[in-house]
Amino acid sequence: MTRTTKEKPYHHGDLRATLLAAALTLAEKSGLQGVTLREVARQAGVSHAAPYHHFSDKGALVEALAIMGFEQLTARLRAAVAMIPEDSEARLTAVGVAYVHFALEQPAAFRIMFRPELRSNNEHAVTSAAITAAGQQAYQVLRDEVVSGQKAGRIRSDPPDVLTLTAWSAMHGLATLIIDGAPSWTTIEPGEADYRTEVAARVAALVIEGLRARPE
Amino acid sequence: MTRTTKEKPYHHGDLRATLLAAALTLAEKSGLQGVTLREVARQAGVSHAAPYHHFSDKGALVEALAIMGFEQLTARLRAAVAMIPEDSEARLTAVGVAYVHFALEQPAAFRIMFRPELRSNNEHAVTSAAITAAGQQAYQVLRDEVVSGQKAGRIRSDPPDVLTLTAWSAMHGLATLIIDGAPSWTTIEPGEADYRTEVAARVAALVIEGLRARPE
DNA sequence: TGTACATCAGTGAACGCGCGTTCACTGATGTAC
DNA sequence: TGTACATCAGTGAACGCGCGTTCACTGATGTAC
Repeated sequence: MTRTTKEKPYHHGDLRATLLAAALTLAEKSGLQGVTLREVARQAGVSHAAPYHHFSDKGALVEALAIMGFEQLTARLRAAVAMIPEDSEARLTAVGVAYVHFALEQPAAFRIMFRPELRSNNEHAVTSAAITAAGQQAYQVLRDEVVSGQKAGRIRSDPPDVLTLTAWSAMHGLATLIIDGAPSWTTIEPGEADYRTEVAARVAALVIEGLRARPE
Repeated sequence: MTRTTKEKPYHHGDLRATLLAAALTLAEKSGLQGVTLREVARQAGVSHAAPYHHFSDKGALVEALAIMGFEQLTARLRAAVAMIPEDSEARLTAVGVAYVHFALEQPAAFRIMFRPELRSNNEHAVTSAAITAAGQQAYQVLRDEVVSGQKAGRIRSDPPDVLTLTAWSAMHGLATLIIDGAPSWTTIEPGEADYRTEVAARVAALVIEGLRARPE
């Protein structure tokens, strides 16, 4: 029994989840350097020492965010795959577009996932085994599609990791550049509301063109 | 006359350049959050108030680093182009490889160039017109090659900016992923000393394959 | 050539600030008998 | 069912720290006459 009606088993309920959500909101709103343990606690309406009952230190909280992010990304990529059962190439495109979408919708999470230095307290990059494993799962979704395309004779027979890394790089680069505002260099029209989706689809299509198996 | 033998026109000479160099070294060594005005001054062997005679604030120093970085990148890309006069596709590949090389050799500069939030004191991304202009110049080198390839009938006739952005994204993504250690997901052999150059060349080749004009 | 002055790069003390982390504590929840 | 106790989440004060920036200053260089 207990924890019947409410889902707050103890005192104030799952402060852990509240802290994570607050940290993400904060990162979205005030930038990554705005994410301090004290401010996170403040946003969660709790004293600044409370987080230490849920995370050993600040780095542990950020690491948890990165892992959550990769899990969500993996889910998004898998969902994209699941929606297009038949066409191998269309699935690859969909995965690429979904990747960029995720980054655009959750830029803060995306950045945290790929910035190892955020996890360390003051020193160099630290990527834990848990984060690597979470990232690998997302990578695997794309790689599976590449291999599947190869089996169907649609994708060239180079080493799958090279092909996957190529596609991954393109979509990752595009996402990163958009988030950081670099495409203002181009003369691409930012007119339409989702021109970025449009661009993502075109980039994905062009890259897949390069990965395609050719008759000759 | 004066400033004859030495190049130190005033007191200690060009402290400005010394500060910039110290900041870059510091970023390379201690990460981006290790770059503080006080530490930069310390490394330059000068009091912590001295930098204010050369930069209005910390953000101005970081901005100067970003501009310098883009200028170096542009020079590198142009040098790559200049070394291969004849073959349009080979030139494109060379630019892509040079891009990744630059990022691998100067990861700190590369990061500063593409992280607008580093320039603001505490708030959101700020990209000055000067940085945008510097970035645009580098972009233009790649774009020129794309257009040149189109004129030679080797590159498909899509809008040049879309093609350029595709190629740029792929190389930028690869560089970013390598710098941040993500390719540990793959099973690509990090055996050879310059396997990353090898990978960059293969990725560039695959992407250009997708941009190529096709007979049919 | 020499002196008086202006200019400007660098100094060192001081400011206010928010951070991460620790610590003894309080108070609520759950458990044993 | 009731009481005694253990557990554990959250509190608030305190620590030491390094930061960015300001300020009155010092001292060296360059300039005018």
